Amino acid sequence: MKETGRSGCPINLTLEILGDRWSLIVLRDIMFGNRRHYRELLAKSDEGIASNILADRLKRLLENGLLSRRDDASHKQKGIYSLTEMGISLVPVFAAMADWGRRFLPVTPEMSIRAEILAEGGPALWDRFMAELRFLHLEAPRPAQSVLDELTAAYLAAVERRRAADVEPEAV
Amino acid sequence: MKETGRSGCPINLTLEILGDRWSLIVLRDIMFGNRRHYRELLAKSDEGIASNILADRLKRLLENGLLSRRDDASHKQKGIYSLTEMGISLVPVFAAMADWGRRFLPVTPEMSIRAEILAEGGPALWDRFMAELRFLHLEAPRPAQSVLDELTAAYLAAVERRRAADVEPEAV
DNA sequence: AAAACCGCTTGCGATATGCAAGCAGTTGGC
DNA sequence: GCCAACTGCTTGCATATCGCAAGCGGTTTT
Repeated sequence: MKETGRSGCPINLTLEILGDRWSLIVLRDIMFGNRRHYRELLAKSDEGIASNILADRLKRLLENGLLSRRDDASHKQKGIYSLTEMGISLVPVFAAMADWGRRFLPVTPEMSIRAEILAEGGPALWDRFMAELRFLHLEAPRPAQSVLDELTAAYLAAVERRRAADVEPEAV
Repeated sequence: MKETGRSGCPINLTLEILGDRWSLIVLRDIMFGNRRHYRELLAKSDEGIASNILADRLKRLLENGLLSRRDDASHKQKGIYSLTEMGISLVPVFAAMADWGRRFLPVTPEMSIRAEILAEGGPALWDRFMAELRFLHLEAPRPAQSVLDELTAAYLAAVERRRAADVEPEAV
C-alpha cells in the first residue's frame, strides 16, 4: 500500500484504489465477461482502453490485491488474471452502481439487462454469483447453477432483440 | 450530457460521471457531513481538496443533476448545495463501497463505524436515511428519527474513545 | 474603517491520459 | 524450417488533468 492518501475513511481508501475511469471497467470485464487474458481485455473492451493504461491498471490491481496472475500452461507468453476474494467481494458494489446507473443515466437496454437482473435478484443472487466466481477464479467447488450463464444469456437475447428490431422496424 | 463515452453500459456511464478521486468525496461530505457551503466543503475536508478541483467538481455535479444550488438568504455571497433525488439515490452505492473498504482496506475505527452501522442496518436503514436526506435537501416532511444523528453520534463517540485511549494508554 | 470571510479564478509545474508504433519471444500453418 | 500471426507489454510524444499557492471583487463582522 502507498501512503499517498490522507484519511482512513473507507470511502476515501476505496477511491484511492478504484477511483478512476478504468479500474472498475477492467474488473467488470473480468467478472462479467470472464476475460482472463491481456489481449482479451484489450481487444474486446467496449470502451476501447489503451494498452498502456490496461497494463498499468492490471499492475495496480495486482499490487492492491484485487487480482492475481498465473502463467497459462497452454501458452508460454500468456498470463491468466483471476479475481481474488477481495475482487469478488466487489459484486455488491457493482450491483449498486449498475442499478443506480440504469435508473438515472442514458443506458442502452441490452447493456442494462444484467444490472436489472442483479437488482431484482438482490443479495441472494449476488451470493450465488460470488460462489460461482470463487469456482471460476479460486478453486472453489462448482455451484449447481450458473448465474453468469443466466446473465450472459439475457444479455445476448437483448442484443438479438435489438438486432431483430433494427432489421424489421415495421413489426410491432 | 457529453458524448465523450463509448458504451451505454450502466457501469461505464456511472464511471464517466463519478469515476475520479474527488466527486464521491464531495458527495460524501454533503451527504454524511451535511456540508452545504463551498467553504465548509473546502475547509472541513479530511482529505484536503484543492479549491479549483472543488469548484470544478461542484460544477460537474450540478451539470449532471446530482446536486442543485440555491442562494443563501442570510448571506448574499453564499450558495447552498443540495442533493437531488439522483444524488440521494447513491446511498446504497456508498453503503456498498464503504462496507467493502472497511473489510479490505486499512481504515481507522472511527472512520469505519458509520460504514459498519450502514452495513448492519441494511436496505431498511438506507431507506430511512434517504427519507431523511429528502427532508434535509428536498422539501420532504421530517421523518420521526434521524439516522444522520445516529451515525454522527456513533462517529463522535468513536473519536472520543480514540482520544481517551491516546491520553490514558495505561487503561484497559 | 479595518479585518475577516465569501465563492471562485488564475498561473504554473507536475502528473496522468490517450494514441500510435514497436519489441522480443511464441505459436501455428504449410 | 519458414514466415505470418499473435503474445503481453513498453516507449515516445502530444494533450488533458491535477494540485498547490496566490489572488480577486465583493460582503459581512467588529
